[in-house]
Amino acid sequence: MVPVSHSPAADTRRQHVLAAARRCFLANGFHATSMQDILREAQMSPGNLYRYFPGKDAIVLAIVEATLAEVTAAFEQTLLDEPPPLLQALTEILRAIERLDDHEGTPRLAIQIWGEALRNPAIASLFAEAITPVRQWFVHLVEAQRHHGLTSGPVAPEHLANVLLGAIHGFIVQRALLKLDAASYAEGLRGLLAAPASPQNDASGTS
Amino acid sequence: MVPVSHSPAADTRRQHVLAAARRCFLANGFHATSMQDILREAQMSPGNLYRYFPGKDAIVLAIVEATLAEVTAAFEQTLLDEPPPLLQALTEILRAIERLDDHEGTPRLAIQIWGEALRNPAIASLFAEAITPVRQWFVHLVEAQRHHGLTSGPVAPEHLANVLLGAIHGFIVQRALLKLDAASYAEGLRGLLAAPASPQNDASGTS
DNA sequence: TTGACAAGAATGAACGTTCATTCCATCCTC
DNA sequence: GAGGATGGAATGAACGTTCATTCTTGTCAA
Repeated sequence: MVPVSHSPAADTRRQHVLAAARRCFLANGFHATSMQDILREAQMSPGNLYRYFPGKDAIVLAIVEATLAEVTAAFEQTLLDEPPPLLQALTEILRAIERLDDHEGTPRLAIQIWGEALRNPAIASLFAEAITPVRQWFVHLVEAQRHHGLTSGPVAPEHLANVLLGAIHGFIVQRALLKLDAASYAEGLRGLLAAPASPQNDASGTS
Repeated sequence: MVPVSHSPAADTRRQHVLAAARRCFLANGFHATSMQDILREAQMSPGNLYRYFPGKDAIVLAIVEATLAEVTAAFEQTLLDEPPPLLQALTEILRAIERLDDHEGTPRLAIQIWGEALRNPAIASLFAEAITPVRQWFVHLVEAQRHHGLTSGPVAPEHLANVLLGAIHGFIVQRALLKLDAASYAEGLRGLLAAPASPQNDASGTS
């Protein structure tokens, strides 16, 4: 076996392979994609590709890591600064996911990762590690919102954060499989978060 | 090819195969499970199994149909009669999912189905068909809740229903991959549904 | 009760294909 | 002309599937 090269040019080459593999995985999933599919998509010979990756598993793992990082980045971008109002933050996340789904397909890849994590402990760990900071951001978001007026009563912010994160996961599923759009999902979230206890406050209406 | 038999004994035999296949798919996914895996699990010879199923695809399809039916049934059982209060209904669904996850593994199979639906139009159709009545039940649930005091303002029940369904999907993911329990998720839902209105909950943010 | 016979059930070796991977001759570039 | 980069044939294992054959069971005439 030829040891994997580490030059800067080799990195470019690796990225080329990963881009091709990503397209294949997106179209056919991890296991239904063959090396030959990737080779064809990357327009490479097998001997050449194996100079840059030790095997298929390494490619899958690299794609998983990159995808998780992409999704995390999408959250990070929205939540990094001073936390915005809860609904606004969620809406922006939904929009970011919709954009990713349309242009890069990342959320669909995420669904495949969930499935793979069920049988591959290494990927399950990666997923768990990737989601931990996101969860924490959601907790902060909820806590900040509490200061802005939302009081969730005796319910711990962690529990609320899990449900909100779950709602995002649910949007990924419904976006990918049922073509749901971010705007209507955000509308539903608005209804949930703004659910008035009494009908007196429709002064907080929308644009 | 030997035509598939239709006697009652054959049906028993088919169920035996499906039970074995289900265990394999649960452990390794659809594509990483080989026919030999299923044959070993079912303790059958290949020639014998092919008397009952025309091929692997047929087995996968049968498992998908059965799994979707199982999940739908779990919802149906909770929502069939007079709709209970929203939070109570959702809590019961979460509990049902947790039970299925512990004993049958159905929700984990559902995640695999999502991934497969991304690349197999036939399975995507099955999923869409299966979820349509569930969605409708959620709409009814929201509408009934409105009569019980929750008024979601100008937000259409359909949008709320999508988010609630999404929250359930999100629980399936977090249950399967992060061992989240139904009780704490229900607690989060309670906090969400009971949250009093806040003037900050206005989605006017832009990207 | 027995033996001949039919038919469904089950077997497992074998098939052609495709899989991931390796090996090596050849090409380019410095 | 040396050495990294590349192409492509070749490898053996594993894949889904098939098929000739054997086993099992039930029937019925003698």
